[in-house]
Amino acid sequence: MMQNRESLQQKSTKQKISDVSFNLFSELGYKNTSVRKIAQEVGIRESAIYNHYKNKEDIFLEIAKNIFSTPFLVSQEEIEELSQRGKPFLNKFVMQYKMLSFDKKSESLFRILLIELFQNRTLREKFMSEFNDENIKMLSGGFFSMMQNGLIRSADPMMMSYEFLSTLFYIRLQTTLLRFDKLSTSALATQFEKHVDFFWESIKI
Amino acid sequence: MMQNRESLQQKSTKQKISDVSFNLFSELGYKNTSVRKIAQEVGIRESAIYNHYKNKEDIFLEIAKNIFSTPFLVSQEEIEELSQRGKPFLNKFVMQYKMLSFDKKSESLFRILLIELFQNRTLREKFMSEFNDENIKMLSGGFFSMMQNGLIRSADPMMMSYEFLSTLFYIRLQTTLLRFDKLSTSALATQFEKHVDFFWESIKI
DNA sequence: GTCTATATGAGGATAGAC
DNA sequence: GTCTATCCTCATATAGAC
Repeated sequence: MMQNRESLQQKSTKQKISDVSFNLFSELGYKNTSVRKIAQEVGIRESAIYNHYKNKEDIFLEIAKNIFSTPFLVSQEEIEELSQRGKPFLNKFVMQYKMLSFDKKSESLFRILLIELFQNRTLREKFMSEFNDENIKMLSGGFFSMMQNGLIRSADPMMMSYEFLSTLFYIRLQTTLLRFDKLSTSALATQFEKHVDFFWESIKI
Repeated sequence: MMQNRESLQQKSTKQKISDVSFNLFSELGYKNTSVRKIAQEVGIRESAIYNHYKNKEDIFLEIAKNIFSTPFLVSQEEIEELSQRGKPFLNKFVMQYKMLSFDKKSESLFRILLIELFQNRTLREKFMSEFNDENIKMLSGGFFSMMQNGLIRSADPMMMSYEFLSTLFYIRLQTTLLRFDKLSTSALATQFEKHVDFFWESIKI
């Protein structure tokens, strides 16, 4: 609401700093983004930055918080419902994943994650838990249910989820790399769908 | 001065610089590795570095060359032979991949690759071609042959290779992350083998 | 080949006037 | 809140003596 008022006229300086920093961090990384550059793009002096943020890291941390705020959730009921129909469960999951991969903001956050992955232990831990473990957990529920219902062959649901997820990650990584260089991703555009088809063919009974 | 006495077990200064830089780059990345740090660890002054390398980038480029010198090749004959037996082809490929993932030097090079991936366009291009395309090509040959021989179900060999490779990459990435923090990789240790089993189960006729 | 000394600049951050 | 002015540190790199 108060964002609304601001967007009508002007973003607050703090918001400008945040937005500009977000773009710079996602293109250059933390170390290569100087406070000078940020100030310059915002159109203020460096010292003015410090009226809004304690220091450079403060800006980064605020932005980094968004990396793992995954609006990527399927309710337990939905998992149950979809997995009883089999393939639609996979489709639903992958379509959400694909949306993230091509969403501009998510893409930039993903880039920040990758760029800073080896510079920041917290980022690594969260990557492991939220990008991997949580998705595995959610998928496992679906696969388990499908096995119970005799829709797919028997196997370790976690293992199956891992196999399913790893390819999604790889497609996303390649997509991100290509788009970073403004190259065409048309060769990858249908890869998500192909993955579902191939995988379903691999597990269905 | 005492070079004669020490030369038996002492590396040349240039080699020392290269080795030290290699370790620093793979832990901190290019930007966070200063010429000062390198000199300090080698045990000389910064200025002495420049007697051996034109500049910092020169050191990096020499090291980066090794990232894609994959000693990871199977001859055409071997592909033919192994793919006629089916699963052994996958096993062979994966065991080589696994070796790379756990080899100390390859691991460091892989880390340099990941850290610098978004800072260096050449690295991205080579990643796409040599990490992806070349492996896909090699795998495709094997899968195609297996299809011809009626060992596996029919599908696009490139697509199948992509599915197979993506999981390997993901395991390798996770392994690298865990080892960077000196965490246990035991949960991942058998993941490569499990992947072969799962995948073979998915495609065999 | 290595040292000391130094040039030159980038980068993060603060003090105090307005 | 923003500006000018300034500080300090770190970093890459070169010159010239030994």
